[in-house]
Amino acid sequence: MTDTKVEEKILKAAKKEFVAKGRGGARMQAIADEAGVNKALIHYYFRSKDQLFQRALDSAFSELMNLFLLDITKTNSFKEMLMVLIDTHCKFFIQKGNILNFLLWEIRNDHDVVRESFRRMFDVVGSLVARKINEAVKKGEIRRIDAFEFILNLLSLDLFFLMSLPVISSALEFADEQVEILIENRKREIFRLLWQDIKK
Amino acid sequence: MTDTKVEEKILKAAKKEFVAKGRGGARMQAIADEAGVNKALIHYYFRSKDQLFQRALDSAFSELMNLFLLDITKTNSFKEMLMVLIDTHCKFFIQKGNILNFLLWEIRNDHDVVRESFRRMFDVVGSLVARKINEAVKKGEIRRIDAFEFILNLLSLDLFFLMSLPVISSALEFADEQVEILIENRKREIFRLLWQDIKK
DNA sequence: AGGTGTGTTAACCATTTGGTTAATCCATCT
DNA sequence: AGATGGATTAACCAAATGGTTAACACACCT
Repeated sequence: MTDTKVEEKILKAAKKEFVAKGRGGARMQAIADEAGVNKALIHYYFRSKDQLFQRALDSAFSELMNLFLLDITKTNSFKEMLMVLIDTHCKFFIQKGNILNFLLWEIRNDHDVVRESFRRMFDVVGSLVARKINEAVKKGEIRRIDAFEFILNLLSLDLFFLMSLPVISSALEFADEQVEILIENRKREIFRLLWQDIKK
Repeated sequence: MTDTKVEEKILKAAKKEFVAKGRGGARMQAIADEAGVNKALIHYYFRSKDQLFQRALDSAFSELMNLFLLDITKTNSFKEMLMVLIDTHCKFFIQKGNILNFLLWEIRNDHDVVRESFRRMFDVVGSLVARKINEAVKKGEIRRIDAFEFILNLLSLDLFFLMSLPVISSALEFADEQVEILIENRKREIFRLLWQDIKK
């Protein structure tokens, strides 16, 4: 861990700081401290805050992309795939904190930066799910549905909940165990809603 | 418009700047310029950036609250209410831009600030919708459902879509008219999904 | 007219912050 | 051993930025 390449250590620290504080709120000094290096070293490797941010953004975006591209080809049925997807999304975002809030917040102004990546992700995920849908339709497992709307339904239900989870559990003053129950219930409800809609 | 109270003008400008740039990215000078007053005047009315931010946050939060508390008692059926809700949410967020992104982003760290307001909102909206649900169940219009999960389903589907709309339409390079079609389709799909789930 | 107090401004200040520089460390090569 | 060059650091710099101050404008009161 400690002998990882310095550049990586900095990038990791940067991601943490940027996700926590945002582009404007992040401090180069804080990143240096977190990485355990001198501030000048950051500029040695990444020239400027802007470029470091760009790299951090790209990296965060890649993580998200990998999540959505996770190997769902292994699953045997559409039903199983749906369950796995919901479960994976939850696990990922509970662990990765508000990376999604961060992306949605920072991209909102100049989405130009990630437009291409985003588009490619949309294409890949879209066609992958579309294929899965077609297979399931042919097998008579589900009714014919629109891939785009389905993905949007799934992501909306999954991600919005996870994004607002900190706020919800804080407002309702839930203890940790209650939060876990909340999540489990929510996962079941999301699956139920989506599945009963498409199953044949 | 131009003869509105200076304090209001500043607050309005502040909200605009904060929502656009975030707490850290917002500049007092930019707020002053937008409001057409001297920077010192901001401090005269609001003491510090922190207090101004607090006021702006409160105000933004109130707007949101009013949206969710909008008079749905007028609607005659649960079905109609659902349609009105979806429609209103869309109209609001398309107009108000990324106020939701802003809130979800800024609150994420210290939700203490708005915890109480949030809780009250949850209570009020929750009980209001719960009553509506009970009525509709008694009338045999819908099946018995859990108010909390239902609200979460509705808000997830509505709000996540609207939050990511700029990114989506940018990534897919949609023209304005295509975006409108997208929204209309989405509204119909959200209503369909929710309604077919609960109607009796 | 003269005083009074709120509203408003230009100029200024202190601090923060991204970024630079020149020196130093240290592994590798000859 | 000494040269070479990348990696690392302390000290420093300039610009940006939140905040203050002291003067000024101006309505209102007597």
